[in-house]
Amino acid sequence: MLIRKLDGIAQLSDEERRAIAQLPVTVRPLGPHQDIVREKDKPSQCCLLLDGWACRYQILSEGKRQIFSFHIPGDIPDLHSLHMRVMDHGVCTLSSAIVAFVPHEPLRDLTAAFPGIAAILWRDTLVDAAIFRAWMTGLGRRTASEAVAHLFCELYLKLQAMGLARDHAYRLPLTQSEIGDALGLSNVHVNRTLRELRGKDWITLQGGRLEINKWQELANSCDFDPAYLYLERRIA
Amino acid sequence: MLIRKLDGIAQLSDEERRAIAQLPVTVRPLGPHQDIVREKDKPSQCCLLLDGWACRYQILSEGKRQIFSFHIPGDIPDLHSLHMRVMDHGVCTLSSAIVAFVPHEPLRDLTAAFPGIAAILWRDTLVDAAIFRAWMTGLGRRTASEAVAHLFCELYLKLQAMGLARDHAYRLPLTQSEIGDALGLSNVHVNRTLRELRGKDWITLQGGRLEINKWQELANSCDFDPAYLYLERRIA
DNA sequence: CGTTGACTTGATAAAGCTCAAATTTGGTGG
DNA sequence: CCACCAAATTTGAGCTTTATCAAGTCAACG
Repeated sequence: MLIRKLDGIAQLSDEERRAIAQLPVTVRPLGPHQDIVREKDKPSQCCLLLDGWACRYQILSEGKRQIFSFHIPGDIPDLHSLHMRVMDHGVCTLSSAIVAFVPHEPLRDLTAAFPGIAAILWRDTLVDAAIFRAWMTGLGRRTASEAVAHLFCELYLKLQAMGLARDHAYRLPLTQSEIGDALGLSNVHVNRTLRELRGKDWITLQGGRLEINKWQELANSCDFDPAYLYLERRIA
Repeated sequence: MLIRKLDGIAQLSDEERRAIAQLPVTVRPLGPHQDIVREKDKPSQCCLLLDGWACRYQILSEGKRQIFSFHIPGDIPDLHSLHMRVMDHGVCTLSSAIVAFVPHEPLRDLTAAFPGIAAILWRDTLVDAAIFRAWMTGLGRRTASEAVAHLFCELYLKLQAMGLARDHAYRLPLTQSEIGDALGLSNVHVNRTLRELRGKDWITLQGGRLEINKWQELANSCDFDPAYLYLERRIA
């Protein structure tokens, strides 16, 4: 299956490739804003995003929401559930999406049989954690416009690495409220921040399509350093 | 060595125990506020904290600092370096500390030979990521006093699980600036927040010792739900 | 063509920052 | 034991950033 798409990260032996291809998967199309896993669930499978966007989030009292990450095709947003029984957060689609479910059992067997595959998947969850850290500094130490700029840069590189974006432009199926919930801002303030970035002509954003007109300026303004995405291998 | 301390998380076979005990380690005492690994380093070893506190952090332009996590004895703050070549952040001591260094090579061999050990270590990095997520909601969606309360509750449970705290009290070798850098607050505002918590007599904090007088009130005020620490196994 | 959800704008308030100046504390050398 | 120093804590005042509340616009869609 398309799972090998993700495993272009490192070199796989033929045997490993074969073992992965034999994993039982269930492919399912989903509508937008549909839950894939909910907080407190005890899932028995992981999901590989084949198409569309998803996010991980948590709802707090008073209806506040924190979004932890955005996910694009090739990601396995709940890979961690392989070793953690209960979800501390939910996963839901943002756009309509196509998802492949892989049961935990065979996946665990696979990692036990092939330490190389285990290392790749482990590494994937570590990159995840590195992105969390980058978001933490955004939430804690960056101004609103720096945080938005940083997010846009990050998403571009992730999409580009998967061959889903080029020329500094991409489809961005996020509402301003969703951006706010990710960056710890109100939807109103996100709106003003976007206006500011548009005003400087650094970006063009309309109809769910983002174009970064001044990559250098945008990246410099927020000290964007792509090292934390650990994309080196994918480029190769 | 004391590495098995950490591996009380799950049941180990004798063989696994033996293999762990044979890992080559170098134990070293360190003074307070000393770097263990720096951002952009390419370490060839991991460090296990045997005694004292450490933290992971990143410095941004203009001297701002974001602290990502606090670490206590039993933690391996840079375990992720096993699968990521270059550090995207630094690790330093907070108090004076004792650290055991374990080279990557034999550790990698160990995980390849014992998938069970690999799973435990992997899981450890996943709990780490879960704590990052909890901090993200603190940074993004909680008020200053909620965030401080949440941090104090988290640290108590982590310390208690390692047998380093009881009766809702513990040594807290952090300055107010360090707390601020962790929670995205200025040192001044941390100070006022602490005053507020002291005023309600929820906590007593002096001379580096924290006592939580009203656990229920403190935990409720910040919606503290310890599930994300995944401590179940350790209790057993 | 009316409804809905997203976006936009304005006005006001709150949370938290910065700067600056005490005050306290913990150590250190005499 | 005391004087002294540096670091940490505490307090005050004014200022920014961002939140909140309230309208109003716009576009998509049945």
